[in-house]
Amino acid sequence: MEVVCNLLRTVIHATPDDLLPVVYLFSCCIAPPHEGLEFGIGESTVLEVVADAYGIALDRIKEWNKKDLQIQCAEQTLLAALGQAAMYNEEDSKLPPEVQSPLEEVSHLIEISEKCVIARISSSDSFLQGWSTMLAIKVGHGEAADIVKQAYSVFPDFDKIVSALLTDGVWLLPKTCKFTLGVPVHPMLAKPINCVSDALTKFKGIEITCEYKYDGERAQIHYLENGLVEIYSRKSERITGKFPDVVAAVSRLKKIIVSSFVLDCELVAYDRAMHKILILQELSTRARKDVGTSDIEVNVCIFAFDLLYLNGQTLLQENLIIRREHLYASFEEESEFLQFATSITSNDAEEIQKLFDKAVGARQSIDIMQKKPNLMSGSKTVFEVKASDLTCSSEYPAAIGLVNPDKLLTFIVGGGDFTFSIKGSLRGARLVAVAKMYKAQEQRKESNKQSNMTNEDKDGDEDADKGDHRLSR
DNA sequence: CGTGTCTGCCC
DNA sequence: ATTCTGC
DNA sequence: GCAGAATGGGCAGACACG
Repeated sequence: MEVVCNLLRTVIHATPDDLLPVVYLFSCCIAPPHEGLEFGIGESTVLEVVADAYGIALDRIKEWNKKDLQIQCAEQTLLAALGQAAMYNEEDSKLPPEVQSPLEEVSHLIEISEKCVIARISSSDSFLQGWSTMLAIKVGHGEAADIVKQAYSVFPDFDKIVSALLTDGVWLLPKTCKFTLGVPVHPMLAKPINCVSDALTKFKGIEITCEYKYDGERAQIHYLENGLVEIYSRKSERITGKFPDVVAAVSRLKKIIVSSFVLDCELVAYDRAMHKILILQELSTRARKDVGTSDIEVNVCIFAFDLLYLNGQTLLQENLIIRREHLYASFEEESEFLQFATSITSNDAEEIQKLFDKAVGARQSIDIMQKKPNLMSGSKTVFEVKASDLTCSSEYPAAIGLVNPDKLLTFIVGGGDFTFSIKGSLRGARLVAVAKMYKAQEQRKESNKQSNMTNEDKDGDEDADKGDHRLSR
């Protein structure tokens, strides 16, 4: 942290023009996520560089890496960077005169090196920590760090943030970098929790709201005043080109009074002939670039669950219940094209249980997908809980107002489909939470059964034992 | 022009 | 996406 | 409790190679 702060200070002081690139490098990216620019440097390249720098055959490195001498990401990049630095010092200690700054020096290094590597020193979050802490130190105020983080979560664009910080300072950041239609905000993510009763305990006495968590692709749809539509993924990638049908659907199904919006939803593969939801696998086979409406083979249904912006006004400061009301008022539902996520708001355990059971029951209408062992590996995660109180720190920051004064919470019950093959092994896992819930119940039943008949079952049916406890195998 | 490799992103 | 670990 | 790092399956797209 200190090192990062010092580095940033030094850069600001010595070579301010390098600040933006440095910021991007520290964030493991080279542009805002929605602009779709990538490094294109992965493990294989890094290993090549390591092999090159240390004079070891690439095959051997790869062999080692597969077996006992696993070099992890951080070590790989470090090794590569050190190796390159060593080579650089030996062979090219002199810099051409036109090199003015450390960043240019790095560029030069990359140019003279056959393979280049960008050491991933830290993740974007760490960077934000360092950057905001540095600011906090600079202005002698802890609030500064949070301001920067908040700004980034609603406006993830370092170009603007860095220049705004340099020109107008941190205190004006909420004004200079605020939510903008067309720029994706950081999505609200679900958090796992152990079981229904845990959730009820946690939110004791508080009215909670529960909804299905559909298994598809998260999408944040921006509809601009001029009718332009942009769709962003969970990681804020621009995926508009993959879903021309979704663009058409939201344009058609928004109500006439709606001139702009940001819709948070799950895009789920849907078979309109069979009237059923398809597994995620189907969705992922869709082409991703420049898809034409006539090219589409896998249709999708939009399951809408939140509205973040409406008719020129942000709704980020409203609580979820209000946002939902706006959502319901702003779109026409059309079965198999755009539906609102099934939800209830209640503090009654039985009612919640009912919704949960319904979600479990929904598996009947859903297709089978291929085994996903990792989903069944014995975790006790049952529900996904998404609560503004719990999650404001990692989702929408508290400061932009998602902590609800009236304590209304989003409580996402995992719902949806998984299914059993005829033989009885778990074949699909559409909604992880439900599958796991079911699994946990099975296990509980099984262990009860076993403890009840420990004595008779002396010869130990090992197959049944393993099969029942680890559906993944 | 197919095939295999690599990368990044979806979950 | 899940899981583990260290703070 | 939270953040970070490591982990898995599967896919399209970009690219190099023969």
